Amino acid sequence: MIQDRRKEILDAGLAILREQGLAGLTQPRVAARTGLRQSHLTYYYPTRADLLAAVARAAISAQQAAAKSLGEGVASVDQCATKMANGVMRHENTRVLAALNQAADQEPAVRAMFNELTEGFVTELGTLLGSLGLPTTPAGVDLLHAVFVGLSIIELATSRPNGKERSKAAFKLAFEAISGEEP
Amino acid sequence: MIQDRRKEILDAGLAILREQGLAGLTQPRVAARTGLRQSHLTYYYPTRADLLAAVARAAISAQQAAAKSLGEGVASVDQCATKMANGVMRHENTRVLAALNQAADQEPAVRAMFNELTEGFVTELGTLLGSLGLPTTPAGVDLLHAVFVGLSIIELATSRPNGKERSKAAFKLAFEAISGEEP
DNA sequence: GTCTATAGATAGATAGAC
DNA sequence: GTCTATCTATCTATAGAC
Repeated sequence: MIQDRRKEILDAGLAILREQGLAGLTQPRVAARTGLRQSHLTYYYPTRADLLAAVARAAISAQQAAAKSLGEGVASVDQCATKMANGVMRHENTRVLAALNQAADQEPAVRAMFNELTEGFVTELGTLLGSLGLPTTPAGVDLLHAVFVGLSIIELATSRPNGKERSKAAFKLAFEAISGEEP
Repeated sequence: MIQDRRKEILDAGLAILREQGLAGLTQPRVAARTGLRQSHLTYYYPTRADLLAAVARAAISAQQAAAKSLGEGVASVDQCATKMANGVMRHENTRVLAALNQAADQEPAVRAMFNELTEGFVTELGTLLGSLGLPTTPAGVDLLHAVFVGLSIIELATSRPNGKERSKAAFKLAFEAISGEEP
């Protein structure tokens, strides 16, 4: 396949984003991981911005796919809180999202993609609330979204003990607030 | 004063952190902003890690001072939600916190400082809840903390319209959940 | 179309002058 | 103690070989 090389490059870029964050995404490192020369990499992606945009696109697609499975098989609020707390503890995933967030702060092209991802996640949270039998309001969805993002970031930076349990308790509290809302 | 030069360097570093984030904090840029040669900067801070640690220390002190004034003159939940939503919209402040967070993910020394900052902020949120007449529980404080961090990050990356209003609504919902808790 | 040698730009660290 | 010239490493981009 003629596109295999490009796929290899993007896979290498994603792995680096997971392990080292945005600062690690340099042409030499991606090239080394793919077994290419740096000057060869620039044939496929002429500038660093091109490479970043392509890797960001791939990363966001992967995140969107993962978001789709958020609401699968959730029966109770407690179970859902557990599932979301598990998501918070996936530090490598948080590192990718933090890298995208950072890139979005600088590159308008990445910002547009990031906004798209955010909208999709918010939509997914809305359907999740619906399947739990909870009212779906903009404020409720925003709250859940913010709690997820906030806890993920806090856990990544602090690595405090009982992170998972604390996260679950915070989620349950958020769900309580949402359940009391007018639909 | 003999320490003036060091203070100038840290001020320059802080300004760069505000405007460009962690990636912008390089020896040449900090030196240029201070009017020094890069090789002179290394006299005061021999390695980049030394510079980063010192700037992080200064940034965290400033954040701690700002956190102290969080609970000042808050009478109602609505007013408090407004105040916190305003905090969320201070993107330059968020950029500094994001930079510290990032640095904490890599440098253990910064991580320790960041944990200290987090603990202080959590304590401050606890007293804030108390002065609002709301019950103070670990889960409630964690929830409020996570919402603040999450909204700040989301707003920085997306710059969505009505960000302030949406944030305020999310905060009010969080406060409602907390007010229903057993102390 | 695919790939490489090489140049150019930027960051970080060290030895040594004053 | 204060400051600089200089070296090394790393990253990015381009011209050109096959």
